[in-house]
Amino acid sequence: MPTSSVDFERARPAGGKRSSKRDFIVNVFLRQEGHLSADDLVDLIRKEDHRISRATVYRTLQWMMEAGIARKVDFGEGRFRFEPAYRHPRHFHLICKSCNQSFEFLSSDIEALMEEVASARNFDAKQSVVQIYGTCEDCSTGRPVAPKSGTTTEMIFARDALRMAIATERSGLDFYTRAARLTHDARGRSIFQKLAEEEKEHLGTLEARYKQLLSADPQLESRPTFLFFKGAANGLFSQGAERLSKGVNDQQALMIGIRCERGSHRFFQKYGERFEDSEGKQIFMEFASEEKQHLELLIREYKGLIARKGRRPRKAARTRRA
Amino acid sequence: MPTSSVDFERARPAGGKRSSKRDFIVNVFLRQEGHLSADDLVDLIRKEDHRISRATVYRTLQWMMEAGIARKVDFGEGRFRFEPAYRHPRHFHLICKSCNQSFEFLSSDIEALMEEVASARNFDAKQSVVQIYGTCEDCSTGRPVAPKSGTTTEMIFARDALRMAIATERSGLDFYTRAARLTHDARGRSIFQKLAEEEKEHLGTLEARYKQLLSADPQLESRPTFLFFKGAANGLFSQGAERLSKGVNDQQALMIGIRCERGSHRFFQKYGERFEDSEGKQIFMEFASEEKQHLELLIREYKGLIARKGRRPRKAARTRRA
DNA sequence: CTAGGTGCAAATAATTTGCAGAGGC
DNA sequence: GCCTCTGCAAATTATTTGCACCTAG
Repeated sequence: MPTSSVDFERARPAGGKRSSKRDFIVNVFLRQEGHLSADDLVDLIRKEDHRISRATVYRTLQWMMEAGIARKVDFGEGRFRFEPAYRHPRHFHLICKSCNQSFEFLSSDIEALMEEVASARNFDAKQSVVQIYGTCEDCSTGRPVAPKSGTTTEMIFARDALRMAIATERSGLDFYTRAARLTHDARGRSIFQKLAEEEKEHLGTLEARYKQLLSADPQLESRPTFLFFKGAANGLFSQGAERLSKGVNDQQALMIGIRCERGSHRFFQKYGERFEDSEGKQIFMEFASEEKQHLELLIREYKGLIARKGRRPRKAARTRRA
Repeated sequence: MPTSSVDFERARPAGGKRSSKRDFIVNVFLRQEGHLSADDLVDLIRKEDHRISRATVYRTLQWMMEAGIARKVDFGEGRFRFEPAYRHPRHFHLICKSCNQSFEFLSSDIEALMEEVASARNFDAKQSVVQIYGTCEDCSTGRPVAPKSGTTTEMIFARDALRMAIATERSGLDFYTRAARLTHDARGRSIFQKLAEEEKEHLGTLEARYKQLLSADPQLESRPTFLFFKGAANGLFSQGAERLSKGVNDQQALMIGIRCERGSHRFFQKYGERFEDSEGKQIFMEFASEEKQHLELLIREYKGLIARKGRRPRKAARTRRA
């Protein structure tokens, strides 16, 4: 399941340069799964054609990086390794010091915390590295080097995007259901009911899609998690939910909803962008746009509410700070 | 404020090898603040004594690592840098690509999440690297290379240990106060009251200590945060607090308290160990032992409760919910 | 024909090592 | 005097470059 060369040819990013044995090197590189060092790649290539010089391989790796096909990674070995970058979002690594395999993962929560740290120092973060060194399961349970797939495929991105979307959707559904129950204003309540209805519907769609994905590859579910999230699903709505349960008026509820939808939209937008044009991106973006619609609905309703309740000097105004 | 050579002489870790100009190199290294490359160190040393060869510097760095004085760090520049390790816990880095300065931080939350990821993959994590690359405040606001201290001193460790301890103490105080209010059983309630009392007292001690620390160096408070925490302070008690507010009986309350104290104790124990023999360690360890006492108190009380209520098939416990 | 692409060998760069001499205990 | 430390120069490793040649458009 590595990205096939055909796949790649079609979508070749890269600037307008020639092709020749560069193509060959690129193909060998993409056929592989792990994180190759330049030397590993030279060896692989020499197996099939020993007329290719080390310099060309280095130059081609350079070119692949510019073209967005490869990405340099540094596992502290004193030399660099390269991983496929095409349709592969930046991610973090677990690195086994015993068998030298590495495993990829992403955690939206870790990323969020890193952003907080950077902003606490007014540091403009461009990119980040998270590496966990240790011993992998296979190595610690005895068995030496198992030839498992270390590469995360698109199927897994899609699976994890769906999982995250589903969890968030559930949490949103919960939220709106509770909001509807707790909102006294009829109009406000009906908005929440409508939103809950839509969340439920979308949730159904997502779950169907998840099942469909699994049916395409029954082993998919048991493959290790790539994208970890906690705050994503829970955090977005949880502050809102907490305040709701203390009882709020319709205006406050709408405001809370707006905040949640906006957060959710931004969140999925951001992850969608990260996943380039893989199927994972589709899911994130679709989700983001759904959230955006909700957001707009809420904003419209909020404006309506303000207009109706107008500039009457009612005390509720002070709730504006919520 | 760098660890002085005297300081270091006294506590010299290192195995029983000779000293000579090695001492000189070590001293020059420890005098510096930032993260030096081998070459930086050679340059610095040659300023004072140009009879020292590059090889010796490399060999001495090697020795310093074995002795626990230095630690190798890799900022992806194609060469290594070295940072002081003596009384310096492992930490994470913000790395400015523009001025090459680096800033240290630690985040208990990020660490906790990394542990979760590792354990989800049955990966035995030994150590981890977190690096945030970007542009530092000074560089993005125009002014070029400011010669600020990149090194985190013991004062800051102590400050942050205290901050974390205080936050946790507050959260514990809250928790026990609420627990006392919600516990119907007189004995259980008095336990919680006692614990709350102790938390309050210890909180006072900690706050006094914090003030004292600040008075020793008024600028200390404004220096950037080294140790970030959120879950540490809130998380430990929050699940407990949530359950409490739904109403619990004395036994359940005790159980929750036990869980919280145990978590808290382990947490501070762990961070204490990380901070070697700096003042930060003292604070963490002291805190850990306070928590341990509470824990033991709770366990004793729990056992007493069980013994008293014994094997009566009491239903009363359940009906207690408010 | 011409801009790149390619091979080979030499150049860099960071770090390590062999070996003979120096120094501490 | 033994064992380790040092200096120096040569070796090693990963990566880059100069230069002449080759190849596709």
